[in-house]
Amino acid sequence: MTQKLEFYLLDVNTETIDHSTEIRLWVVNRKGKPVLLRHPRVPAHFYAMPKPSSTAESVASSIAGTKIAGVSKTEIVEKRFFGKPVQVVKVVSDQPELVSKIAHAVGELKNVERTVEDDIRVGPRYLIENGLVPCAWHVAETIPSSAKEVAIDVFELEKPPTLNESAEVPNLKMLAFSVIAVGAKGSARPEHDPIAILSAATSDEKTHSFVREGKDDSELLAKFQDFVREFDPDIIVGYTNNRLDWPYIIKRAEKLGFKLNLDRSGSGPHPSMYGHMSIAGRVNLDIYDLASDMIEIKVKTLENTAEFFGVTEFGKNEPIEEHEYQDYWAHESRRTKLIAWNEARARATLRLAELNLPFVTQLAALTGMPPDQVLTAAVGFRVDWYLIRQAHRVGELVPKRLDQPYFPYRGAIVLEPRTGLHDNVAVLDFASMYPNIMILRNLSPETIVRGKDSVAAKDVFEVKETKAKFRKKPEGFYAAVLRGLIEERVRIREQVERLDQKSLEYRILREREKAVKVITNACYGYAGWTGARWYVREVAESAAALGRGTINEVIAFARKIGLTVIYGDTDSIFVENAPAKIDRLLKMVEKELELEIKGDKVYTRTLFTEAKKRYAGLLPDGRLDIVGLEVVRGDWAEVAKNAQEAVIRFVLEDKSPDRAAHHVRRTIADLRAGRIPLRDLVIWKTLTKPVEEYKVHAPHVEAAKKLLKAGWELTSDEKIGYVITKGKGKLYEKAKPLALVGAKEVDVEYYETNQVLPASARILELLGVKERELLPENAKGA
DNA sequence: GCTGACTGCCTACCT
DNA sequence: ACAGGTAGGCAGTCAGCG
Repeated sequence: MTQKLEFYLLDVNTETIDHSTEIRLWVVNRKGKPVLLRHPRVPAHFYAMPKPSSTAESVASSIAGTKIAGVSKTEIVEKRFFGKPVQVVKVVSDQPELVSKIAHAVGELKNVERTVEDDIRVGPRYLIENGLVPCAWHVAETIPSSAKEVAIDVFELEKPPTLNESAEVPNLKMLAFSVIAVGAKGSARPEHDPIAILSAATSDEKTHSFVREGKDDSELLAKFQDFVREFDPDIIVGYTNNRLDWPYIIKRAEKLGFKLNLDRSGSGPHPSMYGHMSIAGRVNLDIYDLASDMIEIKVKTLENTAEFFGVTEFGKNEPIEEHEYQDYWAHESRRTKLIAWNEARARATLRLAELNLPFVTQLAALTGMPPDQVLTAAVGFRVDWYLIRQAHRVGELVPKRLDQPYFPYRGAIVLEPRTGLHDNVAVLDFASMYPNIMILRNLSPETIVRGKDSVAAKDVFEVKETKAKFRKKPEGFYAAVLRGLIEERVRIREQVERLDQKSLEYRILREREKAVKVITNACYGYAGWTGARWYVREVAESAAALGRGTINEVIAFARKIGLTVIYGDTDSIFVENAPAKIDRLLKMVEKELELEIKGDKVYTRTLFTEAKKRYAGLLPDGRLDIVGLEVVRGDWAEVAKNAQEAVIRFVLEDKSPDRAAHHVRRTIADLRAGRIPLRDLVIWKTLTKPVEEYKVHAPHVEAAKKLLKAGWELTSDEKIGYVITKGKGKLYEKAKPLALVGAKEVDVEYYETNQVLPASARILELLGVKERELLPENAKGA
């Protein structure tokens, strides 16, 4: 009487019913229809590890004797803990809500060393133990249920589903939304400012706006809710919806006594893991979380994010800044424009979600985290969950996250650059240096040889500099995981070659490869992160030390064969482009160091300042790479960055400063004449803590204080855009926030002296040009 | 009271 | 809220200065 159901897993949550836990899998079937699968009465469990002086049997009988409330049964199982085989007691409870209490009581028993995995909650555990993967296909035997409390089809499960891989992508319904609320002064506050406009764009290419008409927004909320329920999206997406839009909507609803019913089980969004808002049965994505990972986007507005991804929804609209909302809303004639603007925001958000969904789903599938969580979670937690999955596969117990003391260690080497211009420069990079070192030397938490362990010297690799020793065999956890990841990447690359670049499968595999890369590259840093479950400082420290040794050997070899090294940082070296010598070097690395170094690119000309980590290179196709310099920094005014970029280009193209210097003089003349628009004079800096916690005065902090005074609310890590204005006093006194400044107030002298001149001179001084020669009045030979 | 040398705070960047 | 290495602006302090 059961029926087979193939489904794509979107989310999991749990419901407590009579103290027992029901697992709820929110899925879509092959036809793209949403379905709820309920697996009732799923027990929870954790493990108790006996002290070395005791045994699992003894611990089991202690637990039985103590009669701890909620323990349903115990079982002795074989596991591994940091690679060592251990007999542990699996403690099962039918009342998952009691687990932490039970674990605490068990942890107190005299023969118990520790409890483990009591911090892994039932929902995620259900997925892990049964090999279920978010954003992947599965198959289950299901029993139709007559349950009426949710609007979609419900089935019961008697046993867990199984993975049933398929490259197919379900057709998911997506709804993007954007909220505008207007305050009388500064930011809108949910306590007294109703939502003015709520726009929604749906994957069937429709856009709807809900505009407040009455004195409050209850009707607006009700209509939006009806709209959501009617469209019934699988994915809801916004921009800063986790931290702003949903909390605002929730507070408005509370204020109005309006019970939200937006999810698939009859309630509203609620805060969940890693700061994301959970909407039962739907995936709630926040594109801002995605933008946070894109370091190229300096000021993370929706408009900038859209531009970065080539989303053109804002094309026709003139931009409306948040501080202008109030004005646009207040005037009937302009209100239409504000509505159109908000609709463009919703559509841009939808496009961004569509573009990035393949990456999000692949990252979810790889880490095993639900898609909305994985996007919000920091890299460390993504690695955490990936490792938890891998640990389970090999019977390794999952260590708890502990508060560990922090001891810094020595990191990578950066070479002093050969200052000036160089022609024909090759850049050589190690391929995944840290991961490969960790594999090569088997650096792992369980392969470490501690003082008390006795292992024959020949079976051990010692990192001289850190004095840490690692067993050569068997292969450690990190090494095995990293090898798997690197192999998967190679596999994907091979597969991809045989595919049509326009096919969906190609696209998805590419995104999978990106996800694999993210996790691979984060493992070294993860190992040295005190918050990591598998934190072992010696592993990261030794990887860093071996990395230094590696790059040093490469440099020494280059010297020996007369290959000039111009610069190097961590796992890269810049050398004169002498192919025969480079080839010898690559071969040496492969044979002697057992690592791979690759020729990344060749610059026709490069420019190195005296500082490390700041240089520029001209590629054969005319493109410019600029690294570390003001051009690529978000905290320099556009006018200075533009001038510097032009200078770099002219210098690299001409090998002479003339055109560059002329350009700078013209920029300064424009500045003095007031021909530079205000937006090119804004300096953006992140406010990293509340203004009152700063120990010194700083321009962006003072600007932030002015915003607060004007009634604006600032979120944590907000970028403050400010302009230096005319007047007396300290610089910080002259910094005014963008929202409150007028073009006439600008102190152009500051931009000349402290922005354009130093940024340009930094480059031109390499060619012997002095700062004063860059002033219009000092033009030579005119 | 101003100048210059120096230190510390702070932010953003590189691999 | 993955690691350490690095640059550089500005504030602030203090010595020197008739």
